[in-house]
Amino acid sequence: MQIGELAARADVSHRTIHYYERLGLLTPSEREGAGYRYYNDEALKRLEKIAALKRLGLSLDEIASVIDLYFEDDSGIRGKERVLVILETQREKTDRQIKELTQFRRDIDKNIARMKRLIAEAKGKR
Amino acid sequence: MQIGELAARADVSHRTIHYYERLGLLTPSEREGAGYRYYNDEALKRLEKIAALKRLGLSLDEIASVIDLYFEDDSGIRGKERVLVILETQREKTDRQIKELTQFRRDIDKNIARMKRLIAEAKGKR
DNA sequence: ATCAAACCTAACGTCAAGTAGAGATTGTAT
DNA sequence: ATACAATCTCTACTTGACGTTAGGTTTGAT
Repeated sequence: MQIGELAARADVSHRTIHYYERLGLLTPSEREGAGYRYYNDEALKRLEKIAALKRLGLSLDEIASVIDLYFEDDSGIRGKERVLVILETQREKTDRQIKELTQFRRDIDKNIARMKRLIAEAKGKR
Repeated sequence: MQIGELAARADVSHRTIHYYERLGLLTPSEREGAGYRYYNDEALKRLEKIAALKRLGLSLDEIASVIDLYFEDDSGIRGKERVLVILETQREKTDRQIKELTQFRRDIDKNIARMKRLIAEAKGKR
């Protein structure tokens, strides 16, 4: 498929795909003759994974440093120790984040309850 | 305390504090004579809360719309219904985020295990 | 053959969240 | 009194993550 279809399927703009390519996040499987980019289904999966990692708060740079883990076959993986360090750092960060989010979630609930109470009171007084 | 001390204690630059002030995120408790900003301990707590909310992925705009919940007394809360909507939206977003993070955490663990296995294998072969 | 749709590169624009610099004023230590 | 550190305002620059515009090929359908 070419860039337009990929963009539509991944729900990103083709400019975003160009941009990701410059950052080394995904490369077309082919650039034949005219220079058109051609992609296979893995590209789509990569884009979906990138979106997922973005939602988790990773920067595109951070994503670039781990994305290949999801797609490279074992034999092709370079610098495994380096990757391991990145992963363990990422795990700590994630744990902290989950903890904070859980607390935040509790705060929200508390505030929702408070708001509802206040609204009810205000209406009662009217 | 003045801006320098506050900045140091909250571990942000004084520029950032100026910037937050422009966004309405915190205001000095005083601007006497020369125009120097003076802050109390609540300002520090506000900055810490802002940092915490930022880590959760809220934008400064979003933070501005909820921060007062943490500091205003009940009587001062404006637009309670509006705030309630914001909070409920935020709760849904948070729930989604927690779910995704938990899955991500599992993926990381899986990848850590894989890396360790590969590293062990590589060392075994040597 | 032609013509619109899809593609290309390259350069400039934008928005959030700051950072940096200039030039002026104020506070404090000697 | 003078230096020098801290602060002030204001403007401009930076970075990340794209979007927009311009001008030029390529391809597919008629």
